[in-house]
Amino acid sequence: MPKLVDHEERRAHIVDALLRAAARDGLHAVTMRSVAVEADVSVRLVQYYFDTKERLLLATLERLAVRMGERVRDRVRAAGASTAPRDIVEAVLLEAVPTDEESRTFHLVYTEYAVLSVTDPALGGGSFLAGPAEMEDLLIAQLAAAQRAGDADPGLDARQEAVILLAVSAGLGLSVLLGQRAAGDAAAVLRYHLARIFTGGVKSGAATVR
Amino acid sequence: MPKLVDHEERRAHIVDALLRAAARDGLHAVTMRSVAVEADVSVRLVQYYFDTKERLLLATLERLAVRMGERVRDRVRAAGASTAPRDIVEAVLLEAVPTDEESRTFHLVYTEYAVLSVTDPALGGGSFLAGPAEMEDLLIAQLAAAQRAGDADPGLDARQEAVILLAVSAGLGLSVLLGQRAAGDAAAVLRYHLARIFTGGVKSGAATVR
DNA sequence: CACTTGGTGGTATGTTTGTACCATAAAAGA
DNA sequence: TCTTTTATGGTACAAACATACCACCAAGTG
Repeated sequence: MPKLVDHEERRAHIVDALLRAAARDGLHAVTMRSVAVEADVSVRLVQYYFDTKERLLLATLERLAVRMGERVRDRVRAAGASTAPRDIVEAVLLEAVPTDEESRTFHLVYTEYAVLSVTDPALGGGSFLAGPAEMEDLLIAQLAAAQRAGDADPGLDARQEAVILLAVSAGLGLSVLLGQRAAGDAAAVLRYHLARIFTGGVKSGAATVR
Repeated sequence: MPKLVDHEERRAHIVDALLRAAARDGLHAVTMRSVAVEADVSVRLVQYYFDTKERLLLATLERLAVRMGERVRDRVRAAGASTAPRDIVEAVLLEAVPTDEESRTFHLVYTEYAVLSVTDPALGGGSFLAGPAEMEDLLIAQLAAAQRAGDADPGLDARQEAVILLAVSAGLGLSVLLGQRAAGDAAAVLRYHLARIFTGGVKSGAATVR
């Protein structure tokens, strides 16, 4: 046999091609052929590594879910120099606002999958429920911590505020994807909202709008 | 000729069939055949009234946009007994949270179109930019009015608050569509958020969560 | 009564899709 | 060296799709 290829590497290569194709033409327009062309391999190879289209789509969704987790954790760690709840919350929520092209591709395809999962029973197997629920718990914990530390209004309902934060983040991210708003504006609005929750002074570098 | 049919009625009938099919199977799975079956007419008739599939999809999108406007106006008028900004804002924003099946169908297909419009150049012709911009202006006006009347914290930035309200509304609505949250919970969270903006006492019937 | 025209059904056609099948080069194991 | 595997390309095929085409029926119009 030729070169005893690393299967995982090949699979990742093909999945990335699917992500690019889906971001460009839409997830609905993705075909075995278009993925093969994008990955610069033969259609037969796509079949070889994923067998069926459904499995390819499922594998890509799985990869998206994994990378979403990584992205959020990376953000937390990057802002981790300061363990202030406010900075952690801001970092996590800003992840949903796509800035660079890579981020945009990622979130667009993720959103396409999310919407698709509503009608397609093969998808939606909890992949879109685990993430947000986890995020909600994280936000509640951070808000509660900030309240105990006196950095957030103690009169707030941490759970409802967390749900609101998640919704604002998702809503702003979606509006950016739809081209209704610039990423910078969305980020500014998000920081404005955080400033109304966290009473503590501004610690991070970026100004808090105005 | 048979009975000299009302064209607009027939077109509406077929468009409604498309909406049902799209809500059930997904917009990507909609075909001339499936629409014809759902509308209980022959494929030829769908061709006759819409010529091509692209035009059918476009006509449906147009109808969605029109009905979205009607829905919001209806809400405003329904809550119009009280012209209090708070009630108007609440009514408008609650529209994005699907409760009954009809509302769910509508918002699901609307969302599918919105996501589709990102990658499909034939769509997205401003249809998804006009609505939100208009809404934003309405919200800004209502917030400013409430501030002048002393019913809202005068220290708030009306524009940024309006953007946040829109994002919360869209984000909550999306989470309900994705099955992450019950419609009732989403509505409760929205009212909780409004209670933090409008200082005035509760006027409408529904309690303001706690 | 002839005949044009609006409404409808059925069917044919060319294209695209996912997938199955056949072949083969080349490394690894005996 | 002979024979399995592993990895790959090419092609074939049935299904589904959008759309074009043909036929027909019935209601108005002259």
